[in-house]
Amino acid sequence: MSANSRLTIAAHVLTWMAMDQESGRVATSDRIAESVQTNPVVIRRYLGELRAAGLVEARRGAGAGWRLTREPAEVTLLDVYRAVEDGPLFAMHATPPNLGCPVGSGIRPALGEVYAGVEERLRAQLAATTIADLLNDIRGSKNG
Amino acid sequence: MSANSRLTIAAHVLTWMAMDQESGRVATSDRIAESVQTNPVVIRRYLGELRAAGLVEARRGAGAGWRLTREPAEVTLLDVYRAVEDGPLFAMHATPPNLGCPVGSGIRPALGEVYAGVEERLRAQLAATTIADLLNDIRGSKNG
DNA sequence: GCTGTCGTAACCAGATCGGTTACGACAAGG
DNA sequence: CCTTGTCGTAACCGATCTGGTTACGACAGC
Repeated sequence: MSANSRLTIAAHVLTWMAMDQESGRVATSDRIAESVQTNPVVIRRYLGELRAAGLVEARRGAGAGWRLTREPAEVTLLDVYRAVEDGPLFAMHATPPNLGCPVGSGIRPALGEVYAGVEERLRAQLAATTIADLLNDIRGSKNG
Repeated sequence: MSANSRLTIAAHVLTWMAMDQESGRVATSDRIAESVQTNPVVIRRYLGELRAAGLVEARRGAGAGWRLTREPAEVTLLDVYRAVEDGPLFAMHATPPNLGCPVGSGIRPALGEVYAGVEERLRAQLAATTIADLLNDIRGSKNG
Protein backbone atom coordinates (compact mmCIF):
# COMPACT_ATOMS: atom_id res chain seq x y z
CA MET A 1 0.00 0.00 0.00
CA SER A 2 1.15 3.50 -0.69
CA ALA A 3 1.62 4.00 3.03
CA ASN A 4 -0.14 7.14 4.08
CA SER A 5 1.11 9.11 7.06
CA ARG A 6 -1.35 11.95 6.76
CA LEU A 7 -3.64 10.69 9.51
CA THR A 8 -0.59 10.16 11.73
CA ILE A 9 0.69 13.68 11.21
CA ALA A 10 -2.71 15.27 11.72
CA ALA A 11 -3.29 13.29 14.91
CA HIS A 12 0.16 14.28 16.11
CA VAL A 13 -0.60 17.95 15.54
CA LEU A 14 -3.91 17.83 17.39
CA THR A 15 -2.52 15.80 20.27
CA TRP A 16 0.35 18.22 20.61
CA MET A 17 -2.09 21.12 20.68
CA ALA A 18 -4.19 19.38 23.30
CA MET A 19 -1.16 18.99 25.53
CA ASP A 20 0.18 22.44 24.80
CA GLN A 21 -3.01 24.30 25.50
CA GLU A 22 -2.50 23.61 29.21
CA SER A 23 0.73 25.62 29.12
CA GLY A 24 -1.03 28.87 28.34
CA ARG A 25 1.34 29.54 25.48
CA VAL A 26 0.24 30.19 21.90
CA ALA A 27 0.40 27.26 19.50
CA THR A 28 2.22 28.38 16.36
CA SER A 29 3.11 26.37 13.29
CA ASP A 30 6.77 26.87 14.18
CA ARG A 31 6.45 25.27 17.60
CA ILE A 32 4.33 22.40 16.28
CA ALA A 33 6.86 21.84 13.51
CA GLU A 34 9.53 21.31 16.17
CA SER A 35 7.65 18.34 17.56
CA VAL A 36 6.85 16.83 14.18
CA GLN A 37 10.29 17.80 12.90
CA THR A 38 9.22 19.22 9.60
CA ASN A 39 8.77 22.56 7.91
CA PRO A 40 6.24 25.00 9.43
CA VAL A 41 4.59 25.37 6.05
CA VAL A 42 3.79 21.66 6.04
CA ILE A 43 2.13 22.10 9.43
CA ARG A 44 0.18 25.10 8.22
CA ARG A 45 -1.07 23.01 5.30
CA TYR A 46 -2.37 20.37 7.68
CA LEU A 47 -3.85 23.00 9.99
CA GLY A 48 -5.57 24.54 7.01
CA GLU A 49 -7.34 21.26 6.32
CA LEU A 50 -8.19 20.81 9.98
CA ARG A 51 -9.60 24.32 10.06
CA ALA A 52 -11.73 23.60 7.01
CA ALA A 53 -13.13 20.68 8.99
CA GLY A 54 -13.82 22.95 11.95
CA LEU A 55 -11.38 21.24 14.31
CA VAL A 56 -9.07 24.22 14.84
CA GLU A 57 -9.13 27.96 14.32
CA ALA A 58 -6.42 30.52 13.64
CA ARG A 59 -5.79 34.00 14.96
CA ARG A 60 -3.77 36.35 12.76
CA GLY A 61 -1.73 39.44 13.45
CA ALA A 62 0.89 39.85 16.17
CA GLY A 63 0.80 37.07 18.78
CA ALA A 64 -1.13 34.93 16.33
CA GLY A 65 -1.48 31.17 16.52
CA TRP A 66 -3.86 28.23 16.56
CA ARG A 67 -6.47 26.92 18.97
CA LEU A 68 -8.58 23.80 19.23
CA THR A 69 -12.26 24.51 18.76
CA ARG A 70 -13.44 21.43 20.68
CA GLU A 71 -12.46 19.52 23.74
CA PRO A 72 -9.87 16.83 22.91
CA ALA A 73 -12.29 14.23 24.26
CA GLU A 74 -14.78 15.27 21.60
CA VAL A 75 -12.50 14.93 18.60
CA THR A 76 -12.25 11.39 17.26
CA LEU A 77 -9.75 9.95 14.83
CA LEU A 78 -12.64 9.65 12.42
CA ASP A 79 -13.01 13.43 12.49
CA VAL A 80 -9.31 13.72 11.74
CA TYR A 81 -9.50 11.08 9.03
CA ARG A 82 -12.35 12.88 7.35
CA ALA A 83 -10.43 16.15 7.56
CA VAL A 84 -7.27 14.97 5.82
CA GLU A 85 -8.34 12.01 3.67
CA ASP A 86 -10.90 12.37 0.97
CA GLY A 87 -11.01 9.37 -1.33
CA PRO A 88 -12.09 5.83 -0.57
CA LEU A 89 -9.73 3.30 1.00
CA PHE A 90 -9.80 1.05 -2.06
CA ALA A 91 -10.36 2.49 -5.48
CA MET A 92 -12.01 0.95 -8.52
CA HIS A 93 -10.25 0.73 -11.87
CA ALA A 94 -8.58 3.99 -12.85
CA THR A 95 -9.83 3.44 -16.39
CA PRO A 96 -13.10 1.52 -16.71
CA PRO A 97 -12.89 -2.20 -17.48
CA ASN A 98 -14.52 -3.85 -20.47
CA LEU A 99 -18.24 -3.62 -19.71
CA GLY A 100 -18.97 -6.15 -22.42
CA CYS A 101 -17.35 -8.80 -20.26
CA PRO A 102 -19.47 -10.19 -17.41
CA VAL A 103 -16.57 -9.82 -15.01
CA GLY A 104 -15.71 -6.36 -16.28
CA SER A 105 -19.23 -5.12 -15.72
CA GLY A 106 -19.96 -7.04 -12.54
CA ILE A 107 -16.75 -6.77 -10.58
CA ARG A 108 -17.25 -3.17 -9.59
CA PRO A 109 -20.59 -3.48 -7.82
CA ALA A 110 -19.48 -6.78 -6.29
CA LEU A 111 -16.32 -5.28 -4.85
CA GLY A 112 -18.18 -2.09 -4.00
CA GLU A 113 -20.30 -3.95 -1.47
CA VAL A 114 -17.24 -5.45 0.16
CA TYR A 115 -15.38 -2.16 0.24
CA ALA A 116 -18.37 -0.32 1.69
CA GLY A 117 -18.52 -2.79 4.56
CA VAL A 118 -14.81 -2.53 5.19
CA GLU A 119 -14.87 1.24 5.25
CA GLU A 120 -17.87 1.38 7.52
CA ARG A 121 -16.08 -0.78 10.08
CA LEU A 122 -12.92 1.21 9.70
CA ARG A 123 -14.74 4.44 10.39
CA ALA A 124 -16.48 2.97 13.38
CA GLN A 125 -13.15 1.94 14.83
CA LEU A 126 -11.55 5.30 14.20
CA ALA A 127 -14.52 6.94 15.87
CA ALA A 128 -13.82 4.94 19.04
CA THR A 129 -10.54 6.76 19.75
CA THR A 130 -10.29 10.44 20.64
CA ILE A 131 -7.43 12.89 20.83
CA ALA A 132 -7.86 12.79 24.61
CA ASP A 133 -7.41 9.01 24.50
CA LEU A 134 -4.13 9.43 22.68
CA LEU A 135 -2.98 12.03 25.19
CA ASN A 136 -3.90 9.79 28.11
CA ASP A 137 -2.11 6.90 26.46
CA ILE A 138 1.02 8.98 26.01
CA ARG A 139 0.97 10.18 29.60
CA GLY A 140 0.15 6.74 30.95
CA SER A 141 3.03 4.98 29.27
CA LYS A 142 5.34 7.77 30.38
CA ASN A 143 4.35 7.56 34.05
CA GLY A 144 3.97 3.81 34.23
CA MET B 1 -6.32 8.78 0.39
CA SER B 2 -4.04 7.88 -2.45
CA ALA B 3 -6.76 5.67 -3.81
CA ASN B 4 -5.35 2.27 -4.47
CA SER B 5 -6.85 0.11 -7.17
CA ARG B 6 -4.36 -2.72 -6.90
CA LEU B 7 -6.66 -4.96 -4.89
CA THR B 8 -9.45 -4.24 -7.34
CA ILE B 9 -7.37 -5.17 -10.37
CA ALA B 10 -5.97 -8.31 -8.76
CA ALA B 11 -9.45 -9.45 -7.72
CA HIS B 12 -10.70 -8.73 -11.23
CA VAL B 13 -7.95 -10.87 -12.72
CA LEU B 14 -8.62 -13.82 -10.43
CA THR B 15 -12.37 -13.62 -10.84
CA TRP B 16 -11.98 -13.52 -14.58
CA MET B 17 -9.73 -16.57 -14.43
CA ALA B 18 -12.24 -18.37 -12.24
CA MET B 19 -14.97 -17.76 -14.77
CA ASP B 20 -12.79 -18.49 -17.75
CA GLN B 21 -11.43 -21.77 -16.51
CA GLU B 22 -14.85 -23.30 -17.17
CA SER B 23 -14.46 -22.54 -20.87
CA GLY B 24 -11.52 -24.88 -21.30
CA ARG B 25 -9.53 -22.18 -23.02
CA VAL B 26 -6.11 -21.03 -21.89
CA ALA B 27 -5.94 -17.86 -19.83
CA THR B 28 -3.33 -15.54 -21.33
CA SER B 29 -2.34 -12.07 -20.26
CA ASP B 30 -3.68 -10.79 -23.57
CA ARG B 31 -7.16 -12.14 -22.97
CA ILE B 32 -7.24 -10.95 -19.38
CA ALA B 33 -6.05 -7.52 -20.50
CA GLU B 34 -9.12 -7.31 -22.75
CA SER B 35 -11.42 -7.55 -19.76
CA VAL B 36 -9.45 -5.13 -17.59
CA GLN B 37 -8.78 -2.94 -20.62
CA THR B 38 -5.14 -2.34 -20.04
CA ASN B 39 -1.78 -3.47 -21.37
CA PRO B 40 -0.91 -7.19 -21.15
CA VAL B 41 2.37 -6.31 -19.45
CA VAL B 42 0.43 -4.71 -16.61
CA ILE B 43 -1.52 -7.93 -16.21
CA ARG B 44 1.64 -10.01 -16.27
CA ARG B 45 3.03 -7.83 -13.52
CA TYR B 46 0.01 -8.53 -11.35
CA LEU B 47 0.10 -12.23 -12.21
CA GLY B 48 3.75 -12.29 -11.23
CA GLU B 49 2.84 -11.06 -7.76
CA LEU B 50 -0.04 -13.49 -7.52
CA ARG B 51 2.27 -16.30 -8.54
CA ALA B 52 4.78 -15.29 -5.88
CA ALA B 53 1.92 -15.66 -3.40
CA GLY B 54 1.09 -19.10 -4.78
CA LEU B 55 -2.34 -18.16 -6.09
CA VAL B 56 -1.63 -18.82 -9.79
CA GLU B 57 0.95 -20.62 -11.88
CA ALA B 58 2.24 -20.07 -15.39
CA ARG B 59 3.07 -22.43 -18.25
CA ARG B 60 5.59 -21.26 -20.81
CA GLY B 61 6.28 -22.18 -24.39
CA ALA B 62 3.70 -22.53 -27.15
CA GLY B 63 0.13 -22.67 -25.89
CA ALA B 64 1.31 -21.12 -22.65
CA GLY B 65 -0.91 -19.36 -20.14
CA TRP B 66 -2.00 -19.10 -16.55
CA ARG B 67 -3.97 -21.30 -14.19
CA LEU B 68 -5.42 -20.93 -10.72
CA THR B 69 -3.70 -23.16 -8.18
CA ARG B 70 -6.66 -23.27 -5.78
CA GLU B 71 -10.39 -23.49 -5.97
CA PRO B 72 -11.95 -20.01 -6.22
CA ALA B 73 -13.86 -20.76 -3.02
CA GLU B 74 -10.58 -21.16 -1.21
CA VAL B 75 -9.02 -17.88 -2.22
CA THR B 76 -10.07 -14.94 -0.06
CA LEU B 77 -9.65 -11.24 -0.67
CA LEU B 78 -7.20 -11.30 2.21
CA ASP B 79 -4.98 -13.66 0.20
CA VAL B 80 -5.19 -11.25 -2.70
CA TYR B 81 -4.55 -8.26 -0.47
CA ARG B 82 -1.47 -9.89 0.98
CA ALA B 83 -0.26 -10.74 -2.52
CA VAL B 84 -0.40 -7.24 -3.94
CA GLU B 85 -0.14 -4.92 -0.93
CA ASP B 86 2.81 -4.98 1.36
CA GLY B 87 2.94 -1.98 3.68
CA PRO B 88 0.58 -1.06 6.49
CA LEU B 89 -2.68 0.76 5.88
CA PHE B 90 -1.58 3.82 7.84
CA ALA B 91 2.07 4.76 8.05
CA MET B 92 3.95 6.50 10.81
CA HIS B 93 5.98 9.65 10.21
CA ALA B 94 8.19 9.37 7.14
CA THR B 95 10.94 11.11 9.10
CA PRO B 96 10.92 10.48 12.87
CA PRO B 97 9.33 13.14 15.07
CA ASN B 98 11.14 14.92 17.88
CA LEU B 99 11.60 12.22 20.51
CA GLY B 100 12.49 14.83 23.09
CA CYS B 101 8.85 15.94 23.01
CA PRO B 102 6.38 13.79 24.96
CA VAL B 103 3.97 13.79 22.05
CA GLY B 104 6.74 13.13 19.54
CA SER B 105 7.91 10.08 21.42
CA GLY B 106 4.52 8.82 22.56
CA ILE B 107 2.33 9.32 19.53
CA ARG B 108 3.75 6.44 17.56
CA PRO B 109 3.06 3.64 20.03
CA ALA B 110 -0.30 5.20 20.85
CA LEU B 111 -1.37 5.30 17.22
CA GLY B 112 0.28 1.96 16.60
CA GLU B 113 -2.23 0.26 18.90
CA VAL B 114 -5.13 1.87 17.11
CA TYR B 115 -3.78 1.05 13.68
CA ALA B 116 -3.10 -2.56 14.63
CA GLY B 117 -6.69 -3.00 15.71
CA VAL B 118 -8.00 -1.39 12.54
CA GLU B 119 -5.86 -3.57 10.30
CA GLU B 120 -6.80 -6.73 12.15
CA ARG B 121 -10.49 -6.02 11.58
CA LEU B 122 -9.85 -5.11 7.98
CA ARG B 123 -8.06 -8.37 7.35
CA ALA B 124 -10.80 -10.35 9.04
CA GLN B 125 -13.36 -8.72 6.79
CA LEU B 126 -11.37 -9.30 3.64
CA ALA B 127 -10.98 -12.94 4.67
CA ALA B 128 -14.76 -13.30 4.71
CA THR B 129 -15.11 -12.87 0.94
CA THR B 130 -13.75 -15.32 -1.62
CA ILE B 131 -13.23 -15.15 -5.35
CA ALA B 132 -16.10 -17.61 -5.66
CA ASP B 133 -18.30 -15.18 -3.72
CA LEU B 134 -17.48 -12.43 -6.19
CA LEU B 135 -18.24 -14.72 -9.10
CA ASN B 136 -21.56 -15.75 -7.60
CA ASP B 137 -22.40 -12.13 -6.94
CA ILE B 138 -21.65 -11.23 -10.54
CA ARG B 139 -23.74 -14.08 -11.89
CA GLY B 140 -26.55 -13.43 -9.46
CA SER B 141 -26.97 -9.79 -10.36
CA LYS B 142 -26.80 -10.70 -14.02
CA ASN B 143 -29.52 -13.32 -13.83
CA GLY B 144 -31.67 -11.53 -11.29
C1' DG C 1 4.84 51.66 11.32
C1' DC C 2 7.24 47.43 13.33
C1' DT C 3 6.84 42.85 14.22
C1' DG C 4 5.44 38.10 14.16
C1' DT C 5 2.50 34.88 12.29
C1' DC C 6 -0.74 33.22 9.07
C1' DG C 7 -2.03 32.03 4.17
C1' DT C 8 -0.70 30.58 -0.03
C1' DA C 9 1.64 30.26 -4.30
C1' DA C 10 5.52 28.25 -6.65
C1' DC C 11 8.94 24.99 -7.50
C1' DC C 12 11.71 20.82 -6.61
C1' DA C 13 12.51 15.92 -5.32
C1' DG C 14 11.21 11.30 -4.40
C1' DA C 15 7.97 7.48 -4.60
C1' DT C 16 4.20 5.04 -6.70
C1' DC C 17 1.63 3.43 -10.51
C1' DG C 18 -0.06 2.54 -15.05
C1' DG C 19 1.09 2.52 -20.15
C1' DT C 20 4.21 1.24 -23.58
C1' DT C 21 8.03 -0.77 -26.23
C1' DA C 22 11.41 -4.09 -26.62
C1' DC C 23 13.63 -8.37 -26.38
C1' DG C 24 15.33 -12.70 -24.54
C1' DA C 25 13.59 -17.35 -22.65
C1' DC C 26 10.91 -21.09 -23.18
C1' DA C 27 8.27 -25.12 -24.92
C1' DA C 28 4.90 -27.26 -28.04
C1' DG C 29 4.14 -28.65 -32.71
C1' DG C 30 5.11 -29.18 -37.42
C1' DC D 1 15.41 -27.91 -36.22
C1' DC D 2 12.70 -24.07 -36.63
C1' DT D 3 8.57 -21.52 -36.29
C1' DT D 4 5.27 -19.68 -33.24
C1' DG D 5 3.03 -17.79 -29.27
C1' DT D 6 3.48 -16.54 -24.69
C1' DC D 7 5.89 -15.57 -20.58
C1' DG D 8 9.35 -12.69 -17.94
C1' DT D 9 11.43 -8.61 -17.31
C1' DA D 10 13.94 -4.50 -18.12
C1' DA D 11 13.60 0.23 -19.50
C1' DC D 12 11.49 4.53 -20.09
C1' DC D 13 7.74 7.93 -19.94
C1' DG D 14 4.02 10.56 -17.76
C1' DA D 15 0.65 11.50 -14.16
C1' DT D 16 -0.18 11.92 -9.35
C1' DC D 17 0.81 12.45 -4.58
C1' DT D 18 3.48 14.10 -0.76
C1' DG D 19 6.80 16.52 1.76
C1' DG D 20 10.52 20.22 1.82
C1' DT D 21 11.70 24.76 0.82
C1' DT D 22 11.60 29.65 -0.44
C1' DA D 23 9.12 33.66 -0.99
C1' DC D 24 5.87 37.16 -0.20
C1' DG D 25 1.51 39.41 0.70
C1' DA D 26 -2.17 39.84 4.52
C1' DC D 27 -3.26 40.71 8.96
C1' DA D 28 -3.47 42.52 13.75
C1' DG D 29 -1.46 43.89 18.14
C1' DC D 30 1.81 46.96 20.17
